[in-house]
Amino acid sequence: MTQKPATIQDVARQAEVSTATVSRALSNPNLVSEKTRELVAEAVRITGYRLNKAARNLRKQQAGAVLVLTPNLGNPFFSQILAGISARFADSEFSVLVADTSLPEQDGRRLVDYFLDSRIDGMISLDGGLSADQLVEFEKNGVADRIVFACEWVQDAPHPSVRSDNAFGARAVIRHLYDLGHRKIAHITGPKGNVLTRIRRETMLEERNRLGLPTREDWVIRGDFSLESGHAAAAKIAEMAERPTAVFCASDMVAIGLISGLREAGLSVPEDVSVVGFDDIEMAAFASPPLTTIRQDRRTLGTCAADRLLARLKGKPAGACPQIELVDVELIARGSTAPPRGAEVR
Amino acid sequence: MTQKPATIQDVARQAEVSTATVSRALSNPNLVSEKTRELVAEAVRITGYRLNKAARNLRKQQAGAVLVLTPNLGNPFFSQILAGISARFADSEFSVLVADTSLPEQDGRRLVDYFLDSRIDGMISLDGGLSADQLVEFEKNGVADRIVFACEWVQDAPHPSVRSDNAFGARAVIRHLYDLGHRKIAHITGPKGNVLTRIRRETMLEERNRLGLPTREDWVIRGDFSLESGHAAAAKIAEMAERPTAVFCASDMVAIGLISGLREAGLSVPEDVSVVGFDDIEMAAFASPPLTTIRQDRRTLGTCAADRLLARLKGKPAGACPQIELVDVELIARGSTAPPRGAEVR
DNA sequence: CGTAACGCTGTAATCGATTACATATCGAGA
DNA sequence: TCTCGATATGTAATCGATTACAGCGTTACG
Repeated sequence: MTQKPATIQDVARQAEVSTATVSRALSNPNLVSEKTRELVAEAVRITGYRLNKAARNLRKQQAGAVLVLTPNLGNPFFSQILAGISARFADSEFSVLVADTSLPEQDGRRLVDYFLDSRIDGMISLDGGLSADQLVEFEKNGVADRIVFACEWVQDAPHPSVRSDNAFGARAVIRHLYDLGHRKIAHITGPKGNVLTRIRRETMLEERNRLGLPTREDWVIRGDFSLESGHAAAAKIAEMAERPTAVFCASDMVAIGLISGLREAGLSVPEDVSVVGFDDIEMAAFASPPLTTIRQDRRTLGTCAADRLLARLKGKPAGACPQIELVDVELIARGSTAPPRGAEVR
Repeated sequence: MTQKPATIQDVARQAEVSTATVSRALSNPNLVSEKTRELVAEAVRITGYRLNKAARNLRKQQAGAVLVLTPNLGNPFFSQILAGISARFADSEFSVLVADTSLPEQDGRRLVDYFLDSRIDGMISLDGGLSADQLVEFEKNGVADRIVFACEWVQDAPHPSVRSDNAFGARAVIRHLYDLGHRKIAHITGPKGNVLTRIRRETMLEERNRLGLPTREDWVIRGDFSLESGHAAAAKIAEMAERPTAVFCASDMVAIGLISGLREAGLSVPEDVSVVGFDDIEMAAFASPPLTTIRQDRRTLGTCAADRLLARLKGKPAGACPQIELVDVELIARGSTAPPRGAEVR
């Protein structure tokens, strides 16, 4: 039953031509005559031949695979970007390989080894927290131009990146709350050092200033995108002397955690506090109350990044596309925001 | 800067030994003398040599990779199993490749081609819905014994599988509700044809009968594990003449969707209706109200399946392990369940 | 008619590792 | 001293594809 798989030699023998001709017939059909092409096709059918990718890759000096690097595979946010990437590569010649930077095993390993081992031809990183060492290694080994960032990115790095329009989103949130009549707006940030944390917080502060809103140090609370951090922040907010009337959370997870915590503290959303998230994860629409948030198109983030990388791998010059590609975001107003108590919509 | 990478030839030249010796020194150190080993190690350091996996794979007739097949990469449930799998393979010689069965591009392709192209050595499927055709192809090509199922599985297929103790979970839910005093218990199922749908529903029916609880056809509502399906079911339940006092949902997503829908219909949880989920996704603890559910250890599901596959690939005979490995589940009682109105805990 | 160009095909080198087999050296035991 | 075995190393075949180069037949054109 289980025969040894047929090789190109077997096909050549069957078709009574040389292996070179078989190879050409399969990968460069216009180089061989109509008749031979059919002969070879028939031989392939008879033998059940399948090309051995390992052999081809060795000869062509490529790997036939790309790596998707995620900070945390278990996080649905990243996995949806991954889904987009995977979709784009599904009908390409590249396999999609995954690795998780949160794994301790990875620490000792240099990422560049994936390239040097000829296991991958390119990489999409969803992790903006790559160390400078890693980046230097990429540069030194000449693989830097086969790396694309998606969603997150590394400040001042030369790699192209596809990202959501975070600044637009953060501004839209503040405007939305302002328009509802909120003046006292708090923010729960993402994790320290994260580039998304930075841009969302800074844009929020800018916009708050621009609108002349009051600023208090303790209205910016450190979080880390997680449910727990939102939950923890609720306690702090509940016991504030001067409590904000609205909270802009750096992610939907934070917002949902926050709402859960606020409820435990006896505060209701949106009556006592309005809450806005970021991401529009699937759950957002089904939270109680449904969450006002910024919709990020995760799948598009993935497919765009994949397109970028594909273009590079197909030999497009590095400068052919703009270095930064912004994907539009959109404010989705739902039930978790309302005018503050005692205020009319202006 | 970007040199051609060093090959084993370069190392041999540098160390003034043959390539055979270098190869042995690296992959079978006890075959060479202490002195040569050091010589080679030094030469490797000087040349910056890295083994070319494509070449090794070709020679050793293996692929150095495994495929994880998921029904939907974007689904956090699957991505966490993937995270477990990835963790286990991180320090192995195998790369982890992913593919999504929901992609239309996959339809035309035979999965077995991944094996025949020598792109993978083994596969973990999270999808219990593989077609009989696919399975026959695996069998025909002698790769059937390098496939492991995780979470879902195919009925009557010979492949080992790692799964949660779904029956225990379903029974625990019914008991929990029964103990609280519920007698009228509804169920929202998973998608048609899914093996998890079947086992959870059937066990629930069995247990309901065993306890002598009333059964009504319309208390079993078709769902599909999604938020939307839970939300849609809420409307049906709200308008039932004889309304159940508790609902067992086939997944947490369904439960959260249901709660959101019930609230819109003016019913509150758990006062009017108790709701139980299945999975214990992260969000469950932060839902409003916090969700009573069955905790499935997704990461363990992944790591166990990975261990299984690794054992196979390392040459362990197929019969060495039990064919089905059950992972324990646990009922987590939270705020979404309570005694029905007007009842005391018995 | 000569020759250049073109189309098609085959021969053999090549990618970079592993490993079967051969060989050399050394020590132990008869 | 001779032989046998163990240990260490080298030579060269091998994995299965791609492709540079050469060869051959046919056509076109001056």
